[in-house]
Amino acid sequence: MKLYGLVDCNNFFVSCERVFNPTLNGLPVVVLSNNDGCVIARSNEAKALGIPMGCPAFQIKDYCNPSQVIRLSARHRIYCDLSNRVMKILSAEVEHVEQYSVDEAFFTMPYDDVQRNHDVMARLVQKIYKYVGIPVSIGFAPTKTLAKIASHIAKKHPRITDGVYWLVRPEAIDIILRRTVIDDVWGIGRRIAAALADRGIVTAAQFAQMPPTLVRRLFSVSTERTQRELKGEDCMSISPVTVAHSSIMNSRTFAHVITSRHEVQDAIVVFAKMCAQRLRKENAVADTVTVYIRGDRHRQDLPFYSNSCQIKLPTPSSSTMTIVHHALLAFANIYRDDFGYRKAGVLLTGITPAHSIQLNLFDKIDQSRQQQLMQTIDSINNHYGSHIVTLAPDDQRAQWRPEKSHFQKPSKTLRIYTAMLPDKT
DNA sequence: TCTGGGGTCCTAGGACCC
DNA sequence: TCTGGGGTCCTAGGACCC
Repeated sequence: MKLYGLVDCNNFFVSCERVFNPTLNGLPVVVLSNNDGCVIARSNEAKALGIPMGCPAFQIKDYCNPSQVIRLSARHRIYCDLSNRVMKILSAEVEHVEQYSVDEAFFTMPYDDVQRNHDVMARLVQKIYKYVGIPVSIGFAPTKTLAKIASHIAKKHPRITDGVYWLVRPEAIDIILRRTVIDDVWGIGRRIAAALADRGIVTAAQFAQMPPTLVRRLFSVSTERTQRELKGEDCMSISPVTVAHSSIMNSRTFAHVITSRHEVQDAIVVFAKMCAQRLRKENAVADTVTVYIRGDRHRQDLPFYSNSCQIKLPTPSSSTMTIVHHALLAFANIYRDDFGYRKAGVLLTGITPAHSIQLNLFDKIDQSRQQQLMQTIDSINNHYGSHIVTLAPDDQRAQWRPEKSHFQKPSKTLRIYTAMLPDKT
């Protein structure tokens, strides 16, 4: 029998901050999203105070004395780098690793000699902590959905489990499912949980016993798959090869409501540029650009407007000039002067590998020139810093840029560390 | 006063074709 | 003169994830 393993970094963003600032250990710490808007990571101590995930920062006071809680602005570049280090160690130790998110990865393992494997995995947990400083939990089970539950148990009881929990025997699975509330099952969100609760289904075990056809009819094939996985039927395989993205998005909530057309337009240009840059990094092209703008949905005193516009490119492209040009056309289609804007974004879809596109002769000449220009700009920016060469004004202090007031003063360790990051050298 | 960003997958419904 | 249905493709929107 094959088992799925899931490695999950505990309270990942907070753990990353603690790597550089050990004085945060043992304290209630939260990491905040863009504009210091929402809580996106919590230390165990912050969880114990009752602060929920996704809680708006200004509501922290509803749960505890806010002065007890250390608030930090997110530093995603650093989290991404530490994530890579964790994944590298994992990949060296196990086979068929599939990174699922910045802080999680699935892998497979043959089901034999559990005691020996347990020791190997417990040593892996220690190794990751020793070399990267990030505490992780590992769960094993016959399906990915059950492995998720197993890793939660490992995380909850690190002392008893050494950070590794095996959810394999049918009797054990049975007991655990009876103790697992339906909301905690991977793939069951708020809406489905509420619909299930209306029918008196509140535990994973009760959900597993529902007729599959009913689950399918009420929800979707995905939910039925989740149910089958809970019953031990493997419905989601591992895809170790990194699958190309099917969309690339860049969007921001602005620090304030913006009423200037130029300001919003500048933001669109920056988002389009960043999208194009990522596209080239992934050696891909896109055939559709979507732009969306929207007002502030929380302000009752302002008229609300939200719209999007999708434009198909004449030929798939990754050129900043082409993508920015079409993003601006889309923007002009939907922008209205009589509203204020709080959020905007650019989305690229129809993504294919760059080598797969068919061009006519004139496109070929034009594209190859643009490609050379883009390659030159990318290589200069990679070498000297990301804003050395830009194709349009890129005001780093523009009004729309998010505010972050909880940045910690970089410690000496952090300064040395950031200096070591590849694109700063 | 202050409420994130970046993804994936599925479904329903419309357009179009034969 | 009257009358269909099945297949495919695309898109918008909803649900989920971290």
